[in-house]
Amino acid sequence: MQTDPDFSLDEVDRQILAELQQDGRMTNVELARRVGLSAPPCLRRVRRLEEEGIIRGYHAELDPVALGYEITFFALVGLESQKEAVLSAFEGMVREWPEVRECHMIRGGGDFLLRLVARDTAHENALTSRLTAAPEVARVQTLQTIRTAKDAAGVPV
Amino acid sequence: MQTDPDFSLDEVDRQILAELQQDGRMTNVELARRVGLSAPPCLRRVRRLEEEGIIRGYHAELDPVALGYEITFFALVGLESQKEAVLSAFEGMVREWPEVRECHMIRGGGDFLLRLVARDTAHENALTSRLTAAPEVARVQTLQTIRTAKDAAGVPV
DNA sequence: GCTTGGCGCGCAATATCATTGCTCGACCCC
DNA sequence: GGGGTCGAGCAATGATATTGCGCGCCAAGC
Repeated sequence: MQTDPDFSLDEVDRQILAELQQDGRMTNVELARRVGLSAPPCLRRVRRLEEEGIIRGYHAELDPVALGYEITFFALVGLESQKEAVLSAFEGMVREWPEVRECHMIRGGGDFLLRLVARDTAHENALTSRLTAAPEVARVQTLQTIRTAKDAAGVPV
Repeated sequence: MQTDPDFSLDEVDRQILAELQQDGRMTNVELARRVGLSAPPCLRRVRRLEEEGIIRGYHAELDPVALGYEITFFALVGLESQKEAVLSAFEGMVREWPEVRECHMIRGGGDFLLRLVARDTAHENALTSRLTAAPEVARVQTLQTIRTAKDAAGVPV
């Protein structure tokens, strides 16, 4: 039961998670040094955390601007129906759009919060239009990000 | 000029970025194999991408539920003022709250979109109350996440 | 109280990987 | 053509990951 709230995570495990959340490419030797263990048991703990699904993966964090994405914005999308088929169809559609990075259903259905990236304002407008024009979409409210004060990945450990 | 849109990123660089965004702990040997290079030039490219800030870091992705955070939600917060001092004060405050994982200013000031985590609904309510009670906060609208159809980190490569 | 297991650590050995210096070929500008 | 630059590959070295094994610690049973 990998989603069992903690209970089996001791202090060392939490420290390992905190370190790897902060720097996922740290060598096992360095990680072991920081948590006060020798390398082998440290690696075994990391493997266990991976196998239990507590560590889901490792990702490089890239600079969006360097890759040509100047704009990050959010969109609140309201659908005309709360029928499951409609909701799934919408989710399936945005799943295929590479510019849509996150799609969360909110308030019990019929509404979605999306996070998107765009190369420029023209691209952003095009994406908004595409959303508005999509079947069953009733409302689109875009939330342009002006500045980001905090962007911590993951969860506090 | 690390934020210069691409131009200096060739096809191999992009492939490296895509692979590392997907699996940030891949060994350099494996990465080199996938992009069709030998290990040394591959490593040199990765180092260059790191030094130029195109790769900002590496992070483990953790299961929030396993760490005791059952709930992820968003909050739209409106302030009573758009004065820079007020905006900064609000940002400084939420920066200190571990449960606030992201804080984006939207629509030119006075409004913020936050992403938060909470252990349970009681915790969530407490956080919402704390937000509402904070100085200069005029409105708080919470957007409860019912289900997440897509949660891709980073940007398309 | 001693024995018996289970559990998790550290040690040591080996395979794998990261990292450096060097050489070579391709391309460009003269 | 003749430097010059750039980036790749090779080879050698140092670090790291990974495995097997033995030991000590704690807890349950006799």
